[in-house]
Amino acid sequence: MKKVTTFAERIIAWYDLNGRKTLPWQINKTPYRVWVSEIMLQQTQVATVIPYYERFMARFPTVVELANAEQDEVLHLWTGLGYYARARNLHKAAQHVRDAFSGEFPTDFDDVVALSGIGKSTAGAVLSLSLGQHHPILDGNVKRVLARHGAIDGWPGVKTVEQQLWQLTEQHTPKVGVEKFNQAMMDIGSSVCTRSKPLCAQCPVAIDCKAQLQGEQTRYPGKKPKKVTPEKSAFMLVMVNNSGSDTTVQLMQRPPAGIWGGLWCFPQFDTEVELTDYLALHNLKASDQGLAGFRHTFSHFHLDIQPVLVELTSQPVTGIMEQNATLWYNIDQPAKVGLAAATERILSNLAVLFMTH
DNA sequence: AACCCGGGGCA
DNA sequence: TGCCCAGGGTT
Repeated sequence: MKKVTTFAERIIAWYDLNGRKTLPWQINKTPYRVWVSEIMLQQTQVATVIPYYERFMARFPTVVELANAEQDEVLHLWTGLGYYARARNLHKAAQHVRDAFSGEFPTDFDDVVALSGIGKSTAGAVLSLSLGQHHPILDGNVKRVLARHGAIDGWPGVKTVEQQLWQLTEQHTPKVGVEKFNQAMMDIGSSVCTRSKPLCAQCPVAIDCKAQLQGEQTRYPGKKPKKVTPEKSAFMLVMVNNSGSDTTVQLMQRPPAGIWGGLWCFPQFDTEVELTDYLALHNLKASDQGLAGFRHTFSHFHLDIQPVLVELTSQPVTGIMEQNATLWYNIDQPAKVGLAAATERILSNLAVLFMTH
């Protein structure tokens, strides 16, 4: 009598036939290269990550080169990816690797999980994918596969649900072939067991998937309870010095914590009154030229942004916003700093407005 | 417009 | 220890 194939055996067989094996971070696999990819992939899909990853690794081929870089340049290469705290954590962790581990990425799980921005799942992914160490992982894709296969009720944000999923991933993760298994689970989650229209015909574990047997695949994993997204508004002061041959604008660095932490943005005011008071105090006058307002949406609130243009005839010797670091950003020769998406959007509108021929 | 996300940080 | 937060892209 033949033995029943295990969950892991079917997953690994799928990987051998269908798994992705030539992504940039799957070639010349080192803990450092896998780590950077895992952090980027936490927030963004593979296709978007690839060009960011290539640029990042070309500039920072080793963890020490990353550690030695200016934070501004790290954020610059992260611009547009979002979740800038992750770039700051990556940079901080690289410095820790440089200083506490002589620049060699640690291979002990406890040392890895202690690094900023690395938790249980990411540590397991880095050490299993790059070194074949035996650790279970539980990212969003794996959660979806396991929640469906086991028909686990409830939103994974709930502690007990997450614990059940960890238990399942620990049970299924094989001693041998763990790197194939973990990679395959992520691949299946992103390409087969998709959020809205899963391709169960292609799934190696559909045969005993409880959600599929119920015909209720999309019921799992349970949804996050939703709440109304508040609306906020802001005015952004766009001071342009167009008097020389180049166009420069004043940007201000955000505080390290909170929204757009460490990124360079236009000076921001919560109300129009605050902005006009500020202009009056500094003897500035808003331009008649309007700039289009727009809505920038985060997961937890909407931000309606109204840029206000001020055209200067000369560049002040010192920055106007005293409490924060300021920068006269040259539109034609941009500095290598991190920019929020909203800042980039205003900058691209300005480039059209001040187009030179 | 809803949904997604691993981990940091604070109550 | 349990919540709230981050910031874009995809669907």
